[in-house]
Amino acid sequence: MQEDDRALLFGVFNEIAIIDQLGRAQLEATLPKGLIAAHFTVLNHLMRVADGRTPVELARAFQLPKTSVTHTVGALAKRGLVDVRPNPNDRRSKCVWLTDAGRKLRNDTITAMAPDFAALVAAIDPQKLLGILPVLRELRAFMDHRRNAEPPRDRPLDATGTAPSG
Amino acid sequence: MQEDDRALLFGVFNEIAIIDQLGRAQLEATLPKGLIAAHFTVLNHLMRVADGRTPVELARAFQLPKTSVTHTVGALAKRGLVDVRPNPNDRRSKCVWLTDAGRKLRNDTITAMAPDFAALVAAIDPQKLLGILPVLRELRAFMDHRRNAEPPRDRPLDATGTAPSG
DNA sequence: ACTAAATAGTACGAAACCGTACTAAATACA
DNA sequence: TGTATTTAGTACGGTTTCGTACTATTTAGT
Repeated sequence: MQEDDRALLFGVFNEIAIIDQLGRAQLEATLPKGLIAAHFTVLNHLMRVADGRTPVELARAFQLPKTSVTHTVGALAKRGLVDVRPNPNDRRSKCVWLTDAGRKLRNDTITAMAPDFAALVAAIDPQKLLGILPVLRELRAFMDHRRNAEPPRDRPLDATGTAPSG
Repeated sequence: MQEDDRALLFGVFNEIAIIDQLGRAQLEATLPKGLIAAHFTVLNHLMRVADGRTPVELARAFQLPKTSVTHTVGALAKRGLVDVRPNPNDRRSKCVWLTDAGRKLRNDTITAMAPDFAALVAAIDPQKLLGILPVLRELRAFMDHRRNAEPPRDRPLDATGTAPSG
């Protein structure tokens, strides 16, 4: 483990943090007032993957505490962008379904961002982006896996600290 | 602008968002209780770049609203990790200086993360990371530049919406 | 079947984050 | 020099985020 590697990793994480920041800002600039990236992320996931996910599934997908997801889903429900219904297979649980309004909002947002995307693709060769994607996936997979295979340290997947035990 | 490109961009931003999430979680797991990534980021920046930055310079560096930085710096000051002193060149302004405790905390944190870093470098060829870094920089630079060159939309650099005017 | 452990979700409170509105100081420019 | 604009920072309030603690249900182990 060289000093160089350390600088490299800091560099990578630093760029990633700022890109995330800028991407979120840009997304939120196109969302209707009152909605933020967290809300869109849920709508988008429900559409890309599938309707009817449970809040815990969402929390796992985004690596967020389930209390945060509850809050976000609640906000979406209050705006009529999703429906939260009981899970027929598990009476503890619920399922989150998109409404027509939710689907429309997601699609409209993507449409509205098209020029941004086009500008980006015009400025940066998509081949380059395509090239980094596998490395990003590998990096994500490693960190994700390591998180689940780690020692005692508190782990925020389940906020109660119950998770590690088994 | 192809459908494929859209999926590609979504993929890239999605991975970036989750890597950021996981990286933050890992960093916070090694920080002393009560300190979060935002705090460390400031300490690290002051040490990597230079002491004596003003809050606004920090806000620009991290692409965050200045009110957020005020809050973060205030917390660091209360813990004695930085000193906030008047800016001799500008009586509106202040400068943020590291204390010995602040420097020590930053260094200790990096030391504590060394095994994590080593594991990452062992699992993922550093050459790959080195390879994506320029693309990440390019992506960041593009988004950053575009943000500053953009139309009317509210821009969260200065939260007052004063910024665009000139 | 019965008990213990794990899991899904919520309530609650604290901290972070950020937009608006303000004050004070510096800068632009006429 | 004098006035208008820009800039640095703060006060304040609302929302997000998240850790802790709790209830209800399911799953595992005997």
